[in-house]
Amino acid sequence: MEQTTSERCPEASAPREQGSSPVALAEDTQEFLKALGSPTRQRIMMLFAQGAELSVGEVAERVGVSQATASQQLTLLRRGRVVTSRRAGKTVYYRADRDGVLTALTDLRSYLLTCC
Amino acid sequence: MEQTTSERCPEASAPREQGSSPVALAEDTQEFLKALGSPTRQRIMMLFAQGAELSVGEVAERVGVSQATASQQLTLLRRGRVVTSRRAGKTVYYRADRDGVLTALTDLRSYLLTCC
DNA sequence: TAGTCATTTTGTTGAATGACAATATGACGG
DNA sequence: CCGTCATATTGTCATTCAACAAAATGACTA
Repeated sequence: MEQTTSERCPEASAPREQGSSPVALAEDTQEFLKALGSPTRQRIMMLFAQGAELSVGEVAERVGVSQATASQQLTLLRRGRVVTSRRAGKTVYYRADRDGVLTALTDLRSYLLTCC
Repeated sequence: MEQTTSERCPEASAPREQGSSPVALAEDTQEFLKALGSPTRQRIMMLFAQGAELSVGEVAERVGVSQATASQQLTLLRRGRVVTSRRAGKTVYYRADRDGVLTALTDLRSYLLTCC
């Protein structure tokens, strides 16, 4: 005897077909999610609201971490295409990466919508 | 002398104003990002494409982890409102959480768009 | 009630991460 | 060149995380 009490959904037992809908998130999008998955990096991102542009030192000071830590976390955010950097003399300015974020959001959205 | 070679953006030196635009992500959205920030959990989410509904054991088998691990990771995904669970007899079925995901996406989007 | 099945919880271990201090790199000004 | 300033890199330590096996919970059946 099998499955007497519980009914499964029609589509239940898995997606065998995997040609049309996204079977995986883009590599970049995975990095994007990892980048934003950390509380500290989320806090850093808050600083970049409204297009603000900040140096590494400013980020370190406002978030309350060492300069080295800020530099590292900003590198991770840049790897996830959440921020971009620009060098001006000795200092490096970071800001939100409009294109990277939009691309990731679009990919994420298109994937998640096929789930639901 | 100060800042001879490098020009800052007008909005640069920080967002002093913080009344209108989101100054932080919703708690739930932070959990959402953390939930999707792990490669293993991303792989798990792939299983739920097209509204598929899977038991813990099935997830464990398909992703190739122990049943206990699957249960734990699914708990984290549920905490991030990425999936919901439903009990049917002894087995627990998981599926993508349409509302949770849409809510998180909307919040994330609205925040990120004020950045850029 | 006893037994079984699926899931959850609990310890435990190795790997990854986050933070710091210290050092190295790179870009200016003298 | 040499010193200085801002950032990046390296090494180290504490914490967190992912994964497993084993034990506990909960639900159904005989």
